[in-house]
Amino acid sequence: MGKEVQESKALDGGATFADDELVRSGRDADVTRRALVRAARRRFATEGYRATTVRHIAADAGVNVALINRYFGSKEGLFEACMNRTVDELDPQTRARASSVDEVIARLLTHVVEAPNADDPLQLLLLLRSSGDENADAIRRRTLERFTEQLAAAAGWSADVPASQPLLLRAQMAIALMLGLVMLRTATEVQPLASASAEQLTEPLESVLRVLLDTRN
Amino acid sequence: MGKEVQESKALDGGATFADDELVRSGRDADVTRRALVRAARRRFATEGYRATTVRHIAADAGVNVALINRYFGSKEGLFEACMNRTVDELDPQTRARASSVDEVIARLLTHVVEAPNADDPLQLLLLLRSSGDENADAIRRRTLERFTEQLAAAAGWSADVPASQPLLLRAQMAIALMLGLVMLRTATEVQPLASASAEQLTEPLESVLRVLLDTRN
DNA sequence: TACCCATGTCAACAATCGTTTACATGCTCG
DNA sequence: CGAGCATGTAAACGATTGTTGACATGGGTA
Repeated sequence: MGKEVQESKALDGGATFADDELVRSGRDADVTRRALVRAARRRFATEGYRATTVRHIAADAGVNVALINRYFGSKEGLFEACMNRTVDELDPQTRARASSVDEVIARLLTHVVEAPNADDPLQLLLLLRSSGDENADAIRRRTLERFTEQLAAAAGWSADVPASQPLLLRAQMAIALMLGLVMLRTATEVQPLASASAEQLTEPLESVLRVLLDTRN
Repeated sequence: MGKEVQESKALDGGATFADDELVRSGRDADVTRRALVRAARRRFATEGYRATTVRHIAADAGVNVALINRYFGSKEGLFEACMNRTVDELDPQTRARASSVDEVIARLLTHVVEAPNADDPLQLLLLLRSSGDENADAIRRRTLERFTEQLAAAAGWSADVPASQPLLLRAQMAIALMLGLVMLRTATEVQPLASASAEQLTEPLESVLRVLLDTRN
């Protein structure tokens, strides 16, 4: 497939993405691919892998169904692409060394409840949605474990504590809390959690995360 | 030439839940119904609603597929039956008035990590699995909210504090933590959380739940 | 211009899903 | 015993799924 062409289209974004439609003016494979990935991520995250159909994804993206197989090989290929993009967007944020546990916690809360971008919490949900495919599931599992290690490392660094087994477990509990929270808020939409404001959630979450991740107590 | 417990044939390569006990000796509608519900709950909880097929459930239960529609009307009817049974088993435990917050926490941990019955954690997962049907989903949502209120009440009682909005949110965070935990342990099977022992998990979980639910601090 | 390949469209495929229908079998009771 | 209902079995149906191949079209290039 040709690849040298227009990479700089909407990647860096000043773009503030007005993207409801993401005007696919002409025929542009890259734009089509991105539109598909974005529509797919929303569907996969909110409805799960099996429940979302390729025809729905294509309709959301305003694209012909056959193009999914052309550009991603299969539905599972599209799912893998979605997860890889999630990893790419998640990794730099977690790799950046934090100066304190509070900063790590603040970053977590930013992703989960404060939601600068409406799709940010959904990215995390992808890590819970199984595709049933062993390959994609392995990626998913490994991503979660890497995420754990980075979170534990960030927490341990600030106290100069080696990432021990208990610390890994505590980091994974923090992730479990975040994932369960997003799940209940966006997928199940249980009240009053779903309609709670960020201010109502930050204070209790902060104290809980501090108990889990702060090794100084 | 009774078929006794017929093994689930290799419908897919994956692990199948052979229903070991509960031998359906003769033709007994009640036994059949129970076998179906139990097999269905395991499948629904671990693989989600859409991903589980009625043929898999029937094979697990050692029962003909058509009996699902005979006894439960439809796949969704079976799902509702599963959830109702979960509610019935969950309700008395949460209704029982606790003498202290620690007792409430101990009960939660019993359900989630100590697992006297291997299916206990899976029951909770059912509350996260959407069927896509609006009716079943409403039941699910309402069950979660009732569960929240009872948990908040149990926590508030011990300190004679009225169940306020923040307390409800904190109770729901505790539920989110539990659900995420079970999800990562049983469905995603992420390490080291999945193979962690109950002793490794109880101590951090206790302190976290105390921060969330104990109104005395 | 005329070609050519990337891109997109359309229709149909095979597989699988939930469900239904018709039939077989066993238990209960007159 | 044997009629009758409850229970279980087998096969097929229609709908939907992911996927594919043949065909249309646009835009850049020789």
